[in-house]
Amino acid sequence: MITTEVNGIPVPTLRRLPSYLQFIRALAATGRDVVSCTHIAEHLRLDATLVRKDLQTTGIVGKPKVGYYIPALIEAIEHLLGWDNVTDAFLVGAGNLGAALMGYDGFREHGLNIVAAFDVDPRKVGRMLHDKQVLHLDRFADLAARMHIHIGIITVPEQHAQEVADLMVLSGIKAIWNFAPADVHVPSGVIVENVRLSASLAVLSTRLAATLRAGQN
Amino acid sequence: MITTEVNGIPVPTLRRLPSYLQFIRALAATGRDVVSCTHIAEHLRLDATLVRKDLQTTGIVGKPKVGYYIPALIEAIEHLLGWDNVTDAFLVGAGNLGAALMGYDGFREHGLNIVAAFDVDPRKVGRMLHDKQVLHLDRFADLAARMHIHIGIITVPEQHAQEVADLMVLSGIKAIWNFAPADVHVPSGVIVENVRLSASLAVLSTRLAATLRAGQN
DNA sequence: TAGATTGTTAATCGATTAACAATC
DNA sequence: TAGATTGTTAATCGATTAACAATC
Repeated sequence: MITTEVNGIPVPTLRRLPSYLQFIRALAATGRDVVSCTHIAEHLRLDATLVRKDLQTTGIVGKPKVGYYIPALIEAIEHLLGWDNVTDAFLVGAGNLGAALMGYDGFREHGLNIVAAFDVDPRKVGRMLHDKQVLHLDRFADLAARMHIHIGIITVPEQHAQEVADLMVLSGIKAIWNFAPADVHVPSGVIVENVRLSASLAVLSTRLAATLRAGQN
Repeated sequence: MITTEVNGIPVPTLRRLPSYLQFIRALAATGRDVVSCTHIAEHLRLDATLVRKDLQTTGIVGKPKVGYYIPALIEAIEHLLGWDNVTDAFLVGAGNLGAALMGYDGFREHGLNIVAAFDVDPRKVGRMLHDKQVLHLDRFADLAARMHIHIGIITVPEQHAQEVADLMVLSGIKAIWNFAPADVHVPSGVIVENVRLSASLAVLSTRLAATLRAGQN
């Protein structure tokens, strides 16, 4: 029921690749042109064999004793993730969270370009958000179809998340990045990626409780 | 190297518990007082046995043919996650993302209360953010110690994440929830939970590419 | 009672780690 | 050359799923 592989790449691998990419991009910026698994693994506190296996999914081969050629590695990871082409996206919910995502330039380096924000609040519609217009939600379907938008980002309050998701599906959106603290349901064929902050917080809270308890002994 | 269990609870279980909690809280609000694993599993599209095993970690026992008593289940999950007590937290970075987190009331139901925001930008310091003051970062260490704050939330740009983390560690913070798109390093004994949006986006991008490719055939 | 659901043990599956030959 | 690192296969580990008796 849960997809464990995408395109033959295990999901855990897929989730680690951006960390590798970030690190080797930083290395590239310092002028280095080769890197070993050992080096990456140390920085990210992972097992070197795990890194090697992950990198193998990109098809890149390294040189024994030397490592991997950084420019080729960057290109291969970007290509595997589809980040070598920037895809346009629409965002719904022009609140603080929406504004934060609109204002983050780094997404361009992750293949994502948020081209417009939508809202129903008349105080927000018509304003500019980080050089992008805030449009009324009524215009979503028409514009999404005309501009061939495939990615929708949900940053509305919990109670409106499902209706926004429904609108996105009707408008031909193929992938939804959901930041609302509610699971949204969509027909099969449409992808949903839920950003579950509560899952992250659960790990944090429980770890903290465990260390505080240990500290008192 | 990676912790797979916290307090004897596997991390994957820990990450699913908030979803269960959200669902059964919603059921409780409709007046229901029992729920079966089958019912939870269907809603969240998980295997019923998996849900049963996860719920067993809370220590709650169900009744065959009936299910679990909802109020006891809610209490047990909240207790396990430490969400039955609200913990105060400080946030650093009063930008849009910081404002979004400050304004989200739902954290109170997740055991988290952000009591103040800090920044170095003179245009932000002194202002109010969702009824909480924005203070100068210089005051972080002193106030954290005096108020016995254990949780720090980082919502500053990438390039300042590590220095903020260092300050938090020096100030006695025991757990850092890091929203900056950069891994921060801390001494052992301090917990870091990184919210890696790029990991989530990697899964979304790759799935989308796979379905678009499939659609063209 | 009959049947749905729990609790529990065993089987499977997949991800991570260990071992080691090949090689630059 | 010697030693570090790759690529690859095998072993381990842990998480999920299947099977099934107990029970309300």
